[in-house]
Amino acid sequence: MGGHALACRTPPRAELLPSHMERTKTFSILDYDLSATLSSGQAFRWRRSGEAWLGVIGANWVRLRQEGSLVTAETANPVPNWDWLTDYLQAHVNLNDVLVTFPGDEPMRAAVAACRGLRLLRQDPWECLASFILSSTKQIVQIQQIVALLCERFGEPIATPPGHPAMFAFPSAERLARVSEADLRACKMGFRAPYLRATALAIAGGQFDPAKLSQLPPDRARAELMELPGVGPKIADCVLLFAGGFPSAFPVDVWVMKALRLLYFPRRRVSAARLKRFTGSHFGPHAGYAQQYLFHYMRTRGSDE
DNA sequence: GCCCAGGTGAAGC
DNA sequence: GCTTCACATGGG
Repeated sequence: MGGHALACRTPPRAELLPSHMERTKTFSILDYDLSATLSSGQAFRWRRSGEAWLGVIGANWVRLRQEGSLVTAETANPVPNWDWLTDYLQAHVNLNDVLVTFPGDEPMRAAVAACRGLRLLRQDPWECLASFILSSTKQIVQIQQIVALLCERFGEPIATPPGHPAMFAFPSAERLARVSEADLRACKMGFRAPYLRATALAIAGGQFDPAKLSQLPPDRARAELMELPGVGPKIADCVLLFAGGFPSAFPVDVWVMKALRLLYFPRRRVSAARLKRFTGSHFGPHAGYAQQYLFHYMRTRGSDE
């Protein structure tokens, strides 16, 4: 499926644009469950809209739709190059190459059988870090609500297609560094407000650069993240995995802890420290991917989604 | 009312 | 090193 059938969607001034500038693009990706991926608590700016998903990547309004192995993207403005999107979706990853590295135990088999097609995204490090600072002891729907308020109040407005409501980019660290703690608290983030503000100040002041995270050795990257206020081992691992490109990072939250106890150590008292050691050795080179399968499997067991 | 949510930091042992 | 507790806020 190429661009020909989509030419009618080009805006009126298309004749002034290079022919490769399109508002829509269709990608063929095997083994990709878009809904599971966008709703699995990695990223917090996606909303279901009918059959599609609406979200923001960087300064781009994006609508994504999946039909079988075809994922179609629509943006507000014509796009010369879609690399930012395929990188975000990690469309080049062959899922089978990842799944074959998982341990062949019963819990992993069940998790993969239940949500095959679940993927890891590659997110912006600052947005990911800030979002997860806001995530502690919050349900995913509430994190989405806080992030939405933060973007509406402090993010730059971005282009939307005609008839669509205003949308905003995720606010920069420099912008949030200038927001008072009270105004942050007004976004319903509670005790997390001083953490977010202090981390934004550290980044704006040059003490930490999220963009350079992926260039550091894993241990160093994790240590630097944990220097930031409000960032402990779990949130550091989320940023390493979802934004830093560190595939062995293994965030352990209450759901993953439940999965480990229930599926791997039933009827045994195992300390949290021992479970952490288990996660570091048992799940292989793509441990973080395995973690996401366990997380999503636990969260969706018993429901249709 | 109660318990829980993609935790962290500080204080206590 | 470990465990316990406070921290805001909203959903079930």
